Amino acid sequence: MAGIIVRNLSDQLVDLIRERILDGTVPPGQPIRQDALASELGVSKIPLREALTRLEQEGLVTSQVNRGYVVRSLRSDEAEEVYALRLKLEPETVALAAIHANDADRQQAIQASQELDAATNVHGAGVGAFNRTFHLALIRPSGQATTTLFLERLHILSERYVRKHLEPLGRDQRANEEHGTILQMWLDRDTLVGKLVQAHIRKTVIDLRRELSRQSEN
Amino acid sequence: MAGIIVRNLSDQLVDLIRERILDGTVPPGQPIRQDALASELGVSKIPLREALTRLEQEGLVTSQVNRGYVVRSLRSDEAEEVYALRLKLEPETVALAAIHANDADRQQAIQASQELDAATNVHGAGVGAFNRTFHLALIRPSGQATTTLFLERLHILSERYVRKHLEPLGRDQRANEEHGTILQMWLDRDTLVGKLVQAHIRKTVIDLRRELSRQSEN
DNA sequence: GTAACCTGTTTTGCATACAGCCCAAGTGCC
DNA sequence: GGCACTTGGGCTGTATGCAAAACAGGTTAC
Repeated sequence: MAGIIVRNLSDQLVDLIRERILDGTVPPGQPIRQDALASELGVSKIPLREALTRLEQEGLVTSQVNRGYVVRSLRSDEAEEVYALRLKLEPETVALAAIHANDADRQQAIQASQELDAATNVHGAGVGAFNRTFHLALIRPSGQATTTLFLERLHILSERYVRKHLEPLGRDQRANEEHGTILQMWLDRDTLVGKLVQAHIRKTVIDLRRELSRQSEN
Repeated sequence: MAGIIVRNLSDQLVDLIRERILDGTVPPGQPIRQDALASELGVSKIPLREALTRLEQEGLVTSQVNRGYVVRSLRSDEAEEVYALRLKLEPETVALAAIHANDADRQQAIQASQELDAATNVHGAGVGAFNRTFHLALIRPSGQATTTLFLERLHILSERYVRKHLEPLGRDQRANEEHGTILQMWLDRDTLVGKLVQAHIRKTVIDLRRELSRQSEN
């Protein structure tokens, strides 16, 4: 009963294209040519379009009738809103999850943390994905499915801002140190972990705000 | 510059099927046969599947690989979570929207309210859709796109519970009286409207909780 | 010079067609 | 009789092909 996950093409394409958008391979504002991308990936348009439909729901692309899909641009007001929402939802949910987590959940969180560490040290691509996996491992055991879904969306949305503005500064290194203490408190089922998460998010948003305003000066 | 809205088939199908699910035409637990439904609606599977993909994101259907889509069942814990989320997000957002609303927004809110009244009196189908439109008209001018999107999802999710458990009791009649005072305060840009919205949601969740527990006694 | 219009090309959106999976009823084997 | 196995029909998921919309470029009218 290990996770033998059967997924259809659309599912896989969602992850693939999402990563391309988040890591900047497909830059904001760029139209997505369906036939071209489909043949590049060796699939047809049908599953590709289903994947794009989902990415549109996630807020990474927009579509206009008969004009197709375009990678959404970054907007500082969106970043502000996303972080405001995370502040409203995430601390409480992480605390709840800490209480509810069973052994398997806890094991997953530990593993996600280790993988994130490893990825950060190598500093190859995909740190963001590991970061998301880690955070969600702290959230999902809350048992609040809808909240978890929303938070997953918010993490996806915030990732482009972090990658663009904070990763280049090596800020994620510091963030990872915080992750360690958060995980520890979470494993201790200490509900004060919520405060820590709150502080973690607040720091990020402050750093981000500084970078965004710095940039808009230009 | 009137809203000449061009929509593709998938878009229209989303609304159509959503209504069918919300009004119970397609009951929870029922599998959705793609070929059958497509030919019934006079379209092919392609746009239908894209519509179902979106409805899955909305939480109205689930899919399993090679086993297709099934209308999601109602769960009282989902209802609790959805209303908890609405309480966290909606009052504040409505108050913000009251401040930010321009004349067009205000006109839309008034119109949505009138249409809701009319629909309630006739008490034909689709009261729920008008109810949703009204509430969203009070939310959207907040300028918080992501929050608005989340709240729209939450309204869609909560609708089935309201329709199943509260509408039969004529409870929506009372709710509509509250809508009038909410709209008035909103138009007055009185941020205390948030408190009213909060009370409105709380009442609903209390009524709903009573009905749900009453039913689980059986 | 500019604006409206035409025309070929690109691209989307959808219908049709088909391969493969799932499930249930039947079949053989013990 | 009960259990593994097979086989057929139904359904999903994907590829291919086509109609129609959008775009770009040049051309004409003013």
